[in-house]
Amino acid sequence: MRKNAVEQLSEYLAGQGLRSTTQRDQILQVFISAGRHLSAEELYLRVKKPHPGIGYATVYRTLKLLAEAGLADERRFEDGFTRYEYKASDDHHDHLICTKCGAIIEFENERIEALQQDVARKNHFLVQNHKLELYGLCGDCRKKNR
Amino acid sequence: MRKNAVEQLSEYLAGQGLRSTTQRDQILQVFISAGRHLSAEELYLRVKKPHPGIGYATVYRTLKLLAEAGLADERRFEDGFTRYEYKASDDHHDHLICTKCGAIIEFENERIEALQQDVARKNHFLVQNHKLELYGLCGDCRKKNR
DNA sequence: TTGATATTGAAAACCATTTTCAATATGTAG
DNA sequence: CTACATATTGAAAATGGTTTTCAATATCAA
Ligand SMILES: [Mn+2]
Ligand SMILES: [Mn+2]
Ligand SMILES: [Zn+2]
Ligand SMILES: [Zn+2]
Repeated sequence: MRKNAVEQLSEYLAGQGLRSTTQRDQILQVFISAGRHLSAEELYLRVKKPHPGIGYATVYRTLKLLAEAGLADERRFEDGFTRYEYKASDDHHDHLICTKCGAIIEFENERIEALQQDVARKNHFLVQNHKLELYGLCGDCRKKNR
Repeated sequence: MRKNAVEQLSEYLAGQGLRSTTQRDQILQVFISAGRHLSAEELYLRVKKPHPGIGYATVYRTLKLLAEAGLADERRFEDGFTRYEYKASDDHHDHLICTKCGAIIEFENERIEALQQDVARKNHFLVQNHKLELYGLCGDCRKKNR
């Protein structure tokens, strides 16, 4: 948990006429120190331990808030859960997702990104965001499957 | 509606020990003659007109069946509905999706596809399928927005 | 300190999709 | 052709992740 993130949230809240609360700070801290690509329920369970009073709805609400504030990225993979990951910078990345064990590998490929822009340009399209997900078997699961 | 599609479905059903029904044939025919990227409800409404007796659940079930039979592709864009499109061949394509008007533009880009394989290889990953969606403004909506 | 109002937790509601169930249709064996 | 085992159907209820409601509580500017 960078002290910076809590400050960043406070600034966003103040700027929007919203209020800083202990729950929001607590959830943010657990969120940052927990693993990546967490679902609301996974985060809720993690938050519950140190802060038993926190409600389910508040975790959902805070996660959406963090996304609006630019502190989290919202991801919808094919497992039916919305997942969130802490976003420290403006860097972008895409994902490889193992259909066997659920492992998620992140990657960046500037050539693919550039070609996406080519496709968009050819179609008079202005890209706001995109989603690239490769589903299949990770290295471990390929070995085990033999 | 190619006569072929109905036959293809019959063959799949027979091979699986399933039964051909008038509902399945009717839904398939409307599905093929309707536009692309239809949701279950959209298809249900279209099927209802010529075949008022057909139930909601049957449309859902048949759409999943068509996907299993290889006659339809299932797509989950970011609007909360599962959409289906008739699949005549094994060709693959990806999508540009307008966040303003909902327009969906299809594209193929073999260079991007190849680069995806490169990424996978570098990560010891075996790709089974992938999803590439570019969200933004289509040409029309860009003009109107000015 | 006060007061307007944003936020919270618990429970209910939402909503696309799936499942249940009794009635009906299909296909095969005889 | 008939009978029968069972796959399928339509309607309604259930499911499950997420959102909303609401009364109680917390925040913060005045
Ligand atoms: Mn990620
Ligand atoms: Mn398509
Ligand atoms: Zn794996
Ligand atoms: Zn548009």
